[in-house]
Amino acid sequence: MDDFDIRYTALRRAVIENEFARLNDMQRKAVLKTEGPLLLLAGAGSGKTTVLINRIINLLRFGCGYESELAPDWAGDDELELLAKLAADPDALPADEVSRLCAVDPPRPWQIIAITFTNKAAGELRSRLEVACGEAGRDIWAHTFHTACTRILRKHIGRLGYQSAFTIYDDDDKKRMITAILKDFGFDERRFDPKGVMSQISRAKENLMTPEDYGMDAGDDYYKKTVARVYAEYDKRCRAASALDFDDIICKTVELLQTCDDVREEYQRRFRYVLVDEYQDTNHAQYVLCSLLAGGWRNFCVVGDDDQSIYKFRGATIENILEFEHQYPDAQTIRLEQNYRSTGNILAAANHVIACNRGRKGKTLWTENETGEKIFFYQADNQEEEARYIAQTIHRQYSRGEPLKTFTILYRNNALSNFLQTCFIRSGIPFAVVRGRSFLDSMEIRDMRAYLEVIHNPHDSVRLHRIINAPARKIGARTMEIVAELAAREGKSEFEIIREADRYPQLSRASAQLLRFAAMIDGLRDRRETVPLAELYDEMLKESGYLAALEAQGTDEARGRIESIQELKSNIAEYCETAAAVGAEPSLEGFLEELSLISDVDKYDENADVVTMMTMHSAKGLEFPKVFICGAEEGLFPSYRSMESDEEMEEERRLCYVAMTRAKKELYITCSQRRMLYGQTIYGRPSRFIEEIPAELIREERRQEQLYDGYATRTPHRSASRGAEPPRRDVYRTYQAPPSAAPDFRPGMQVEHKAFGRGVVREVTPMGSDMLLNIRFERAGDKLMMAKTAGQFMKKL
DNA sequence: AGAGTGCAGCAACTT
DNA sequence: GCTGCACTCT
Repeated sequence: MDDFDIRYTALRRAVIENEFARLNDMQRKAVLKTEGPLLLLAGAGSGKTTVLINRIINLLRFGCGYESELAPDWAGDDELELLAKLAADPDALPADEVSRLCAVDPPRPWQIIAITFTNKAAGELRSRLEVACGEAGRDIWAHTFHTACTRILRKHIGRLGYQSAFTIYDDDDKKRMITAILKDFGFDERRFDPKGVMSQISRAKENLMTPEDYGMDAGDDYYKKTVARVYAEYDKRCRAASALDFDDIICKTVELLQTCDDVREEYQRRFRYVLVDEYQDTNHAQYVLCSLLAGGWRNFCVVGDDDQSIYKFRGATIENILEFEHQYPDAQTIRLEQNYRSTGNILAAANHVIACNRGRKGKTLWTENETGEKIFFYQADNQEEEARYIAQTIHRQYSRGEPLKTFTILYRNNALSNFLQTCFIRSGIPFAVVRGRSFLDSMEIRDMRAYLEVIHNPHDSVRLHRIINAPARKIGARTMEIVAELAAREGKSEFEIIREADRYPQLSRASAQLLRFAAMIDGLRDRRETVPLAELYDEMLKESGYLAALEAQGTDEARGRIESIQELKSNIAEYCETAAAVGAEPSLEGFLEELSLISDVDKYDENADVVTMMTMHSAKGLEFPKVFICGAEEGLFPSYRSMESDEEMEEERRLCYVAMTRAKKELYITCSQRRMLYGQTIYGRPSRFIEEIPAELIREERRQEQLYDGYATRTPHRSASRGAEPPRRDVYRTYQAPPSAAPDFRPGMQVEHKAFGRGVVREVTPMGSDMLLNIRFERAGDKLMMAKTAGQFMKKL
């Protein structure tokens, strides 16, 4: 290394560091450390995504050479001079000139793979990369584990003996199949609960255990031996149906890469840089997968936070992150501990809570942000009052000009969103519930998907069973039993038997119906490549008789189902548009794949001005200005299921930490003494997590005595715990009802609501100084709401 | 054999 | 509150 090299590399480093001057020291270090294994311990709100994106930008612009000690061959004194100029003044030359001078062997975009857990995270990464890198951004593989693996499998699954037109089974499909197997084997359903068996099989797959492995492991344990048999049969039937479940998507990819040397080498050569987000949530199979993908170049960057590991129940092992340094002794570890998201108080409270956990890698977040408000805590008498407190707090701030999208309500489980929704509908505050996949899980949408799946892959017997008699076609359980027997005996799929039903005397009774069904599906199949997807869908609705059957019912419920079915068509249109936008051919297969891999969280729209409600799990990776954590009671949060083991309690605490650190400006925690859940009243103490927050960081809110929405509690409450204290001049005490902005509602009046759309006022009932309105909305159905509050979200037409 | 009806049991987090 | 299941009717 001569003097020129030393000067060149030093100047080059200075220039590149200048390019990332906006980052803090640790962030910059993480961006510039491109080669070799890197463990990035990134606390909540520490700018992790920014680092990931800048890391990729750095790779594409400047390549791997930051650590290089040698100047490239083409560099001469002219370049040195230019670099010196640049080092002194970063704006001296245009960006592409800077890249030209500093780039040392940059990767091609397709050599980079960034893996995330949720579609939302992947989508965000992709769109930010496209903004930053333009066209090149599109060629980077920024996907979820499942999408990336599906892409690999579509190409190579033939090597494992599957057809490439495979189908993805979700938990419901899986459960149906396992229930059927248990029944066929004659096992007592009480003893072998399908759900338990399911999770056993999942666990096995997550640990890359085949049915044989599981059987060996079972020893003399009758339960486990039985599960092993069911697992083997399940695997057999999935193969016959050409179906993969969620766990298979990962572990079949691992199997593929492990057994086919050429395929593994292809990807190992290809992926020069492998980045994995949320590494603390990976399970064993995902860990092996990552190791395989990164095994060629070993430029393996994992990002995670042991304190935010909340998917242990799904098989995630925090060990993956804790062991990273042992697995790669040459790994560098960088901690990002400065939080840019939350106020000092919120962060301090969260730090205190998480500090109660043992077995942490240990890090303490700090922030330069302002101290901010204390944590608001409110203990309600019952859940209606709790909901009302939340609604009123939001409404009060809304009347002062705060947009509704500022607020997000988080809860431990979806059941809690019910009473919140009731309250918000009543007060007319627009809201959106982000739920796992409520729309996609409704019966009619499942049926529609099943039709499309069978058109795509007729061997898919689980979906076939679902639709064969929906609508009723006089093909009952007995007939399908015979079909299944014949299929097993002849080594064919059930659909193939149905297609030739007239050849089997056992089926004579139903053969005409079966043949008609097969002809309908085959007819649609023939057109699936030629007819546009949306049209194919329409023809399917018509030819299957599904739509007609619903129309014939004529009930409100049926009308709602028809709406959902039509709604799915907008999903199809949307899919076709996005596919076209990236230059891909829209296909039935592609659409189905998208359906099976998406969830509602992906559709969370941060721009709509509504209050958002979601589970704490869904909130991971998101941030909101003002957050309510509700239902903070022992038994609910932490859940009673987690009380038995320390490990599970620690996971609950991490969940609490995740929830708290979502808040940027204000954090409210509420609980209720009484709660109706699953039809029973339960009494709960405030969550232990609240006690773990130092008292001086908490501001306890009073019970409200003045209510303005017509739903006043019968008796004014006096909080027993604070009886002796002098009454504080609290916002709630002085809070007056907002001036009545409500127009004078009358029955028959046409209105338009911000969230529910157009409707007609059907009934007006005076209640105190307010009015209860009964409005029939065109799309949203009948709603009850109070005029004063709802009026602000509604206008007369 | 299939369709319709009444009743019991159940209810987390996510891809 | 909803779903799956057993039972009865056609």
